[in-house]
Amino acid sequence: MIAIGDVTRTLADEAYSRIRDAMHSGRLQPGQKLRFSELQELTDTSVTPVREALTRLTAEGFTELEGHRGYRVAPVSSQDLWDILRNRQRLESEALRLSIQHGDENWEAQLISAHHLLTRMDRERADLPTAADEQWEKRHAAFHEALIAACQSKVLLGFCNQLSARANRYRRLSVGVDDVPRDVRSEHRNILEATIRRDAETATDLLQEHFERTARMVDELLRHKW
Amino acid sequence: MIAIGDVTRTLADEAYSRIRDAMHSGRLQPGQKLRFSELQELTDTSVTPVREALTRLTAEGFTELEGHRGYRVAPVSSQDLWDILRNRQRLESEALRLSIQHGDENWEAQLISAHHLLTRMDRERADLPTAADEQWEKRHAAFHEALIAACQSKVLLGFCNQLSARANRYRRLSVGVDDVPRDVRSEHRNILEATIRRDAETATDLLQEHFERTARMVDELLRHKW
DNA sequence: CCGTCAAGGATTTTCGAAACTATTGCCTTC
DNA sequence: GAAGGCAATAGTTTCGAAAATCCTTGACGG
Repeated sequence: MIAIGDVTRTLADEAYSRIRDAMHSGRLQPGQKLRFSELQELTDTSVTPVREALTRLTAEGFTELEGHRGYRVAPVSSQDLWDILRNRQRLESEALRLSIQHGDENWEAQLISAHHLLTRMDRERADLPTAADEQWEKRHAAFHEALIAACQSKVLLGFCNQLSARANRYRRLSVGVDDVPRDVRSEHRNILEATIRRDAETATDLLQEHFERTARMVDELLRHKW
Repeated sequence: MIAIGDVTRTLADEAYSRIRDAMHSGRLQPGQKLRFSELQELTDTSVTPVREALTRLTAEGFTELEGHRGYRVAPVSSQDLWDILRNRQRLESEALRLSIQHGDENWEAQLISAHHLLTRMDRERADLPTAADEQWEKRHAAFHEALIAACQSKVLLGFCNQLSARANRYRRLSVGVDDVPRDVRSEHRNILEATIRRDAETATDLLQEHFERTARMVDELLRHKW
């Protein structure tokens, strides 16, 4: 049987993705109470898949649970944002350092490829509808994943994934608020170049700065909105 | 529904604890396939609580899931052990450093208290039945938690908790194999003393060494048994 | 003899209703 | 008018069985 890439998704997986997307897109607001009846409608499933999705989301910090009192979307706060950011800086820096140390040419090639795809979208991004933005998000995530992909630590990768997901949620809450027009493109390019020439010090510094700028931008909005 | 104090535990919580304990105690072996029928019997509940428990356990790395093919206890390996260990060293060292930096007298007091309770059990431990060992495990965990309790980072604490749980699983698989009779008591005392006198460098070094020795011991067994 | 395919059994996944808990609003009592 | 208890309601949690999926077995054809 040739079953490569033929992954069977359960309804629970589907529900998980949909609820997660609804939170990222703002359809479900931070702090909002989540009723099973609504989520069943949103995900077009029954109570069991919704419950499994919420259990997973809670374990990852996207929702909160109070026994017998139901779930709610995890609230946002400046404090939480910076807590996530600092740890992300710590862990992804370490992961990048390890990647630079262990990565082979194959890794380099993958990384350059991911970066190329990202730059291709950067050009068009500004005036495209949100549907294309979705695509940019994917490629952006892929690039950051590719940076640390060679770190050789499953555990570390898992933590980094979780943190970037939570950080991305914050970032997407502040879409459209570009007070400080950054040159994100060159930030990405500089990180890439330092990484390729195996300059771990510079690369990790740039990465941390990259994260910090985003966080400052999001924090700005957060203080106005909440 | 089981009510303890004013905290209401759901059957799913109960199932989670029971399955987790069964894995730690060796009742459920690494790699073993988990059938819902067995777990329903073990936890004395129905399919829904078992499913929720497994979802949580999977998110925490204790079990694994293959869509439509069921769950199994996460296998153990030397590689996984060291992956967990290295990250635990990284994260708990950082957390301890932050704790030493931010902790007040109240934290110190709590820490000393937790250590005292631990030493009280150390004396008797050797010749006590496994029931009392359970108590020692609790106090041991409490001491390590108290060390980093003042680190001011919810995210970091969460990661540390997860890693120590996974590390403890490994350690408990090798109970009874004390080839290298360590003086764990003095290791704990030295860590405590360095921490109290706010000597972060020494404290983190000792902590890392403490973890590493345990890992070496476990690894020894692992290579013989699996 | 080897590989492919289908049927049957075993197991997971999903559903809808029942059981249970928390909250709300009303009524009584002080 | 306020406080406390009681009933009704809204919501979560749990159950047991139906549906869907995977795995095994054995027959068939090349």
